[in-house]
Amino acid sequence: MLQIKTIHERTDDVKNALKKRGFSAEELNVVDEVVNLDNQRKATQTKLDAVLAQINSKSKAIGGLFKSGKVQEANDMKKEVTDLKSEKDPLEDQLRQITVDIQNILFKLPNMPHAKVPEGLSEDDNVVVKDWDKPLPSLIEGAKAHWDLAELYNIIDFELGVKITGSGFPLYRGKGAIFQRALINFFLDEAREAGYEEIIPPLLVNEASGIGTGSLPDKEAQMYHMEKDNLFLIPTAEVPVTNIVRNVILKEDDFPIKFCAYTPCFRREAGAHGSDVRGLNRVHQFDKIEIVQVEHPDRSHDTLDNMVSYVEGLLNKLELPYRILRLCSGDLTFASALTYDFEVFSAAQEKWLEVSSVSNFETFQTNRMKCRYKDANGKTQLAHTLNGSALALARIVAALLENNQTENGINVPEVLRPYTRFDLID
RNA sequence: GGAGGAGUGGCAGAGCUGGUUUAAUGCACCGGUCUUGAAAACCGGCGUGCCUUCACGGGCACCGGGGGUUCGAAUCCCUCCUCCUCCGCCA
Repeated sequence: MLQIKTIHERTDDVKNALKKRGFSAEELNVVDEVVNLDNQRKATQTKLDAVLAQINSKSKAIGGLFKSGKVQEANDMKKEVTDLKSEKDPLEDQLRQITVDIQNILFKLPNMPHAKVPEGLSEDDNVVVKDWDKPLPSLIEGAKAHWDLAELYNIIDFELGVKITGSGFPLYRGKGAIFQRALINFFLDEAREAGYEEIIPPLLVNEASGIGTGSLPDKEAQMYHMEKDNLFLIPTAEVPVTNIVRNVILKEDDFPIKFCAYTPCFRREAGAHGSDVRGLNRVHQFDKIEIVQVEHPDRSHDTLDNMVSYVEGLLNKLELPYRILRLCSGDLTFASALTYDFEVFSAAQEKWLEVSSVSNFETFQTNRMKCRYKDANGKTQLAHTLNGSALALARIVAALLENNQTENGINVPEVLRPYTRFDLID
């Protein structure tokens, strides 16, 4: 959430940022609207505070009058306060309404893109900042896509998933299940070595947590909602893990805070039917290891670069061909200021699959969740949050299965063998 | 799920028969005096957000969340949440 102060002080910057996001001239009017509302809020509060101050002092005086037995004077003053209350109530209602109106607008404004974010409308305008410069893997004759390999080796059963739950809920079995577990442990061990504290968070979160990361309101469509308990199944570990610092005031030397977490992720993917949904390409439940950092604003962009390098290291160890994209303004997610996407080449499908997204949210999330720190002058400032997938399993599995297939079976990457305790899926 | 008790500033802990409490006091923390230095002692500071002021400062709100009663609520009422104790059920 953008700070109202920022909108006041840098109105033109905010407008330009939103324009970059694709806001039309007409849509940009909300910026002036919210500034106006905030001015109204200030004026209303000034009036209200003055009335309240009178009520407070008179009420206190009434107490003194009663004590000294001046009942008549006390009763007279009571009437005065009653009159003041008729001024107070409408002002209170007004202030409440204005506050809600401001909040509703702020909730709908996306983050301001960082200067590095390229202008663009869709994913076609994303910039490849690091391309794969080695040859792409050449596959055996009659190479299969992962959904066919899954069936051939009986490692992932999509139909059983459909039977038990519905489409998009794959069932892993045998070496397929073990392979998943190996990847999870590998990623967690790597993260630990990189200094991330491992977290096992709740998989259901409340409304406040959803709002904190920007998953709520309005984006309920992406989350499974337990209406009876008003809880949401997490779409990513980012939600519960980042909310660890909700309503926390940190010390400057607490930075950087580094968490990692493995969780299943649940996404409704409403309206995402059609292309690219076969097999593991797009599912409702998948496993992911997430890394999260809470950083000092001065260092967060260096940290973002470090996180990108970290993810790159993982892909190198798995020997997967990848490329890194800097998302353009049109493809940037709602809460992000700057995002790098990692894509892995799926040889049998002959397409690039998104397997990781590493973002700096700057103060967008911390403003929502009130995560602050005390600076050298003792002033409270908003911290920065970052996160990245390190990594998301389903598509990594798809790429590994396809790229490593041989006539005899599927080769397990070297780094995973200590975890799988087998070298070949056959 | 049932019954009872409780949620106060970083922590501990008063206040809770509604009105000089502007939330006492202690610990912790920060600054100062003293000291060669440190400890102790003493003095001062010590929450968050908002409004207002060039500034000094002034004002408002917050005692788990929300709502209500009242001239006035940490204190009374309603509701939700959380924790503790006991009972029941259960991996």
